[in-house]
Amino acid sequence: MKPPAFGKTRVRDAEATRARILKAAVREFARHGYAGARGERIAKTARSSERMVYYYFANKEGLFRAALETVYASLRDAERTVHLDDEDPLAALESFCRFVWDYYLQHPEFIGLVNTENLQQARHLRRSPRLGELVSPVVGLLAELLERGQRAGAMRPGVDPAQLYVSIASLGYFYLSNQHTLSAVLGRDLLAPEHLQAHWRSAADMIRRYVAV
Amino acid sequence: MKPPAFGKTRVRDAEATRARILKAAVREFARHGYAGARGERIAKTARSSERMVYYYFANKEGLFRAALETVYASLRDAERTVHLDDEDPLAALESFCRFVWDYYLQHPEFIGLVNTENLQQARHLRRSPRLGELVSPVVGLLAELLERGQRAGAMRPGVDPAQLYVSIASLGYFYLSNQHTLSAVLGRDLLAPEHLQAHWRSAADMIRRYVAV
Amino acid sequence: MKPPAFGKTRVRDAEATRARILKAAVREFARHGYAGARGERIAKTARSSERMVYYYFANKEGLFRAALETVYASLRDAERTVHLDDEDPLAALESFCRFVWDYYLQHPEFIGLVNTENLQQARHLRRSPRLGELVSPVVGLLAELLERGQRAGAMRPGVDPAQLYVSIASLGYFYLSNQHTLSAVLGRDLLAPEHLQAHWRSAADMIRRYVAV
Amino acid sequence: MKPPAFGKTRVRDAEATRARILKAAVREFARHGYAGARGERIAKTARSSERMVYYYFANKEGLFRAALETVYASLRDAERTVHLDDEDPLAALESFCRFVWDYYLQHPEFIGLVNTENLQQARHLRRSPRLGELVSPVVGLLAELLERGQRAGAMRPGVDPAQLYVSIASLGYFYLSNQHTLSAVLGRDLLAPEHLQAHWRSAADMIRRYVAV
DNA sequence: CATGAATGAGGTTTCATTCAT
DNA sequence: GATGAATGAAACCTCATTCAT
Repeated sequence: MKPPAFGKTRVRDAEATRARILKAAVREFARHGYAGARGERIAKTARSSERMVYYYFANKEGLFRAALETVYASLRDAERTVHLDDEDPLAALESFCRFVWDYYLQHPEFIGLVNTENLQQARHLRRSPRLGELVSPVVGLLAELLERGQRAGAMRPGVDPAQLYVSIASLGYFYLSNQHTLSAVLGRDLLAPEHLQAHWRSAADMIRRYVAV
Repeated sequence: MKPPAFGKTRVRDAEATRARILKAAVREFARHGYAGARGERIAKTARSSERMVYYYFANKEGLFRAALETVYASLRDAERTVHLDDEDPLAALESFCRFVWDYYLQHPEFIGLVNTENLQQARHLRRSPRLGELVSPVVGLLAELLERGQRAGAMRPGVDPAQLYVSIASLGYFYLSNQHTLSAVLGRDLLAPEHLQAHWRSAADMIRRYVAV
Repeated sequence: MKPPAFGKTRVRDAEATRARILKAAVREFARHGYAGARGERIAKTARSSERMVYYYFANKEGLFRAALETVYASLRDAERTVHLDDEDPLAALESFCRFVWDYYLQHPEFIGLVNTENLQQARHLRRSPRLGELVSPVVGLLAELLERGQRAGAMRPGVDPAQLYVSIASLGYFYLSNQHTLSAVLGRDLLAPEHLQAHWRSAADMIRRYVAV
Repeated sequence: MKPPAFGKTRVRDAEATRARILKAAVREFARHGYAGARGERIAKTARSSERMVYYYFANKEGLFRAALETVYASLRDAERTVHLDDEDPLAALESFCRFVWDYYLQHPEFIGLVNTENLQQARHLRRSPRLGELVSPVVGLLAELLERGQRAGAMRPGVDPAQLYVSIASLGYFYLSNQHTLSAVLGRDLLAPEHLQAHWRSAADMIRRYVAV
């Protein structure tokens, strides 16, 4: 785990500990909510001590803030890799949908933390101006895509890019965030590959039909 | 069930007290999550005592279970009033969307509790077979509607009613459940009437386009 | 269960309820100690309500007092049936030992309650003058027996009857009262018939050798 | 085990605090039984806080377990000092009786805790295999003593050492454990020196007569 | 950089008991 | 005579946090 010991090796150890704690915190907050998260569990998961948590993050609040920033930063980094320009517009839109939904699927801790933050009325997010830049780039890309699709005669005018982004998010996020109650109520395991596939397909279809001419 | 009320009737105190506690619990759990909910706050809101909470509901777990059942029962009762047969199919579909979204809008505690239950992986719901009957009636109605719409030449075939239901729910639930983070990120107040209206309109439009021929 | 309904029948019901509660209380206090005894459990065992417990016995203290008096009264009643005069003195002594030990064996609740009372430094017993008459009769009988045995040349002089009584009690009571820790420590089940028999036999032997010439 | 004490050594506070709590717990459980024991009282007696009790012993159960182990360990340590070989056999037996009875007399908390453990059917003891070694050494010593006494022509054959040990324990334990009810019933203070002496003397006599030829 | 010991405040739950009819 | 509803007080226990090295 540790890099070979030459020069300022110990410095990296400190950051590694901090990183392990942060990762454990993301997981813990996502799984148990803010009040349900336990410092002890975080320390243990991080193979560190509760004392270290306070050493690096001052208090629970600070730890949560850091955890929230982490998951948003990860999303932002992922979104920076999105490119929608070199394809047929409708195909580009569909691949964007898949990107968003795959991201949710592979980052359940994002959903957990965002739900927790919403329970708290986005208390932290509202105060964190750095996070304001979050969605804008992607909404911008969608706007360009819509325009390009229109010019190509493949998409209709009048679609609001922000609204489209929220709709795409809705169809993926809700399905995963509420998978447990929905599974119970519908009597099927929503994460089973066949159901997941079916949902992705019809959701993509819905988005396509919404913007297509 | 209740004895006839005569004189200075205090007879119904028991049920009234229980009901006040339950209502307060729904609100508290919805606002603060399971772990964050405080017995003291519930007691105070219910103008009762913490002791009474345990008298009627045994423990926090029991109280949560009761609260969850309450909100699901309310939804079920509301859904029982839905009728989709006496209208033009597409109009009926739209009015169903409005019903669902209005319900979410007017019952934020439903969203709060359901999110909390999902955080716990639907632990309670899975064990409560009474709640299994929940969505089915509405999904059935949607199936009938789709068939009718098809026969009338207004709707296309091949739409899965359960999937349609989940999509309708997604578009309303996510918008409200995540209103705080979205508002922060998009830089607008999503609950402002104009934005809400715009969202409802485009979401209904999306649903309509999805099923229309 | 109820006597045939003629005349003042309900009166008996009341006493029957009281009796059931008392019996349940004896059992509960014996098993769980004073502080560990639960009104709820007593009520349930007695097929009555907690409210009735207070109705008949005022409070926990009163209930314990009544329970303690009950078990001592039962012992007293049993001891009243003891007769040591129509036998060979040493045989009479042995049969007295068996009486005492059988009583303990068949009334574990006596041991439980007496231990509990001792934990409380005999708080109740000391204030209950009615119970003073308890052992005296039996000690008196033992005194007579010793005298008779002496006259018959079968027993030695100089044995204090009270002390003899305490010794007989010790050998039976301790074995049963401490059966669980002793069983654990000695690695055998002290209540198994063979061990019980062996203990009774050697204890009786010890008593016999103590008084024999 | 402990780090060297230098300067204003507070280093050993941990163990000292733990020890004070444990001592207070032994006393409290012995006096009030398991359910009657109060955390607050233990904390105060230990000049510590209730919080510390949980810090060191996790919960009431853990504290009781530790307390029980403590008193058994003390008895074991005391029993390790017993030597029965350098004396006239009958005198050695008598001095062993005195050792046992003195121990009970000087350790009332042993009796209190053991009674409490028996009320719980030796729940803890049964699971604690470490305590299995408890009596064996002493029973072994008694066996040797009996053999030696036999060879010397002072003791009769056929006495079971374990049974002898239990009898010796009985005569001392019961007298002290039940001193309060016995005092009330017999109308004398059993702890008064003259009565205690008389009991010790006649009990020792009983044991002697039991094994002597 | 790291850690073991300590703790105030408050959370959930239980218990014996009383109120009001 | 009997009962359902209600409750104050205190019990056990947990949590986030700080002290002292």
